[in-house]
Amino acid sequence: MDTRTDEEIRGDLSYLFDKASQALAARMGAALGELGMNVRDYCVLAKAASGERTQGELAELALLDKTTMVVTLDHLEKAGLAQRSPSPVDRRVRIVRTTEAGGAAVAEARGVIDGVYEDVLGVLPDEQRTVLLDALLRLVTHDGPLSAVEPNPHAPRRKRGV
Amino acid sequence: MDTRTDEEIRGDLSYLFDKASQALAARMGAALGELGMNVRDYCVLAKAASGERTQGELAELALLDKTTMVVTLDHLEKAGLAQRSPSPVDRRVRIVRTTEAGGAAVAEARGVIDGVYEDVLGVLPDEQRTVLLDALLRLVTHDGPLSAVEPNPHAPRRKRGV
DNA sequence: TATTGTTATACTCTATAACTATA
DNA sequence: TATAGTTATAGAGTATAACAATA
Repeated sequence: MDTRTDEEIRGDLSYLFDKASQALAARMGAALGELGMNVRDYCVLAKAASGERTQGELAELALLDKTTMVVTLDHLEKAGLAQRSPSPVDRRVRIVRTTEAGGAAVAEARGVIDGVYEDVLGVLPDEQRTVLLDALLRLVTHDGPLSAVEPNPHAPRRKRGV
Repeated sequence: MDTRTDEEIRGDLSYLFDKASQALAARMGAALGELGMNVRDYCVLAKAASGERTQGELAELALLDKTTMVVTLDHLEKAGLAQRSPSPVDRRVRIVRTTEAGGAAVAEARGVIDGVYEDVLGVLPDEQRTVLLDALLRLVTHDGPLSAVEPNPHAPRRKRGV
């Protein structure tokens, strides 16, 4: 494992964020996995449940490539959580709707997710918890130092500028 | 982009951690890229610089698969930053040493990394900054709620239990 | 027989390109 | 000609399996 002292780890901001992100993703994945979903499925399904969207609109909302959206919806459809139906006004377009089971799954998943967040943040005293979230928000939003997705020329191939 | 309000984003812990982790990784990658390194190269090189290790020991320290270590060291050797030499006591084993250029690169990279961290955390008031790091450390280390790497049965294939 | 490091290869994820059907 | 969605495929990353040299 990690043989470093707390002092050393405290100075390794990359590690702190990576570990927090990965461990939380693992917990989320495990929790949603119980419901037969992964995190991406949930993101898409929750957005689909919030109103009628086309596949393309959903892809844009969820910051997914349209080909990734195809795979995701194939999965959600096979699981009986969502349905695609042709738009009556433009026969190229597919409208995505959540099924009854899908709507229930979103609600259930939201409960599970809130439980995980509470579980994680619950170990912090109230004030520390507030400051943590304030600080993260400050770093990550607007013109914070971690807001920009500056494309790095050496980085692996990912989705182009969103 | 993200059309959500700050309020909504504040409630999305996964997003906050993922974004922080990814954006910081992008900044780190860009900064280290200037020096011809990626983050993994730096991690391995820094550990190699801290003492003589075999390839296997380095892999364990850096939590990398031994086959990934081969690729990493191939790169570092080609860049003239590290060297492999056979151990005099066990001819199966390769000792990894940093070259003079490699040692300098580690020192330079450390400066660059400290600069990035300072740049990021510098936007926070001193006390908020302290609380943020304390809270992250609490979550991520020891028996914190984000310390465990519980293998998730639905997760994609990654390195086995480390 | 077990272990270190290497090579070959398979698997996952996600994007680009080509295609179908509409507009 | 342009667009929504699909399919086929390629690229990047990282793992497992087979292997060579050595213990």
